[in-house]
Amino acid sequence: MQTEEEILKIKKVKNTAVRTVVLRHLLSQEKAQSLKDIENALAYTDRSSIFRTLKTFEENKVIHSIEDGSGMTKYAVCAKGCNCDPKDLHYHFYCTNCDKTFCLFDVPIPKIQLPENFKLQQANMVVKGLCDNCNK
Amino acid sequence: MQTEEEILKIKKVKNTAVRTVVLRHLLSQEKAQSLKDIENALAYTDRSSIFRTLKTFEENKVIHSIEDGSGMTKYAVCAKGCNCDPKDLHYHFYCTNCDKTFCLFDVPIPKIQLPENFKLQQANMVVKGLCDNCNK
DNA sequence: CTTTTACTGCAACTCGATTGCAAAGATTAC
DNA sequence: GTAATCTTTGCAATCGAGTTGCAGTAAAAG
Ligand SMILES: [Mn+2]
Ligand SMILES: [Mn+2]
Ligand SMILES: [Zn+2]
Ligand SMILES: [Zn+2]
Repeated sequence: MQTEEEILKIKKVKNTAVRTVVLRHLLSQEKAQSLKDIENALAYTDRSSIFRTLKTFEENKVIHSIEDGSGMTKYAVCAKGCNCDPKDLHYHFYCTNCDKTFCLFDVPIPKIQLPENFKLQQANMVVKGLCDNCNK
Repeated sequence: MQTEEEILKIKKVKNTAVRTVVLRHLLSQEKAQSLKDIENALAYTDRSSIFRTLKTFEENKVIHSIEDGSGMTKYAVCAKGCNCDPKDLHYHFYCTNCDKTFCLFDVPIPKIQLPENFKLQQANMVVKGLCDNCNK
């Protein structure tokens, strides 16, 4: 696992106090985090600073965002080597019972055969159901 | 193509003036519509009435909703025979140039192999890129 | 016809997201 | 070094999609 400093250096994002704690928090969580999740976890950091940090991270492919239908955008750290292009696509799983959203890096995504002349750029693939913990 | 009245009858949703015009509008559009799209198209129908109509339609599987990441939930009429369960899953395509979102009923969705003990209930699969019209 | 239930329109409100602005901090120019 | 410049941060205000309470109207039941 890389440290926050290493990741920011690789992605050419200047390191600051806020950026470090936001990235550290994201790295420490197994489930994708909303702005509010982060705000609650980092009690003394302003929401708009976190918000702008997340935008910066997303632009520079430090993290990616997930629209899981809960009404709050979630964020997760990109896998090592991820460039956020179609080859890095993966499913996200949203548990309808415990509200956790996470990246399914290990489930292969089949090649999507788009109609003639369509161009694939990105995708937001959210699979919903019960996670192993809730399906008992 | 079925008429609004036929669809509502099959789905056991009582027909009203608002419901008819909302469903007629959805049927007339090739792209999925947001609440605002519908509000703009139906100048004399109140937003909250349209909103509640959409909720009723969704509960009764007349339509399904799509979170395409644009910030506004989009709605599209279900295909004939659709029960909105996993077997009726299909991709949605969001064109990043013209902002249209539509159902890709003809692109098969491969079986998703979830991790051990996960249960699939639903999914929101949005593929983003350029539509044939914009990819020139 | 009367009672009950469902639908509609309007206004108010919620809440996640976003922005303007000034202060603080970091970087570059001299 | 200091001054000028650019970037980041915190705070408050704002935006806008979504949602709700409520009273009036329409439809269904008795
Ligand atoms: Mn992910
Ligand atoms: Mn669809
Ligand atoms: Zn769960
Ligand atoms: Zn297009």
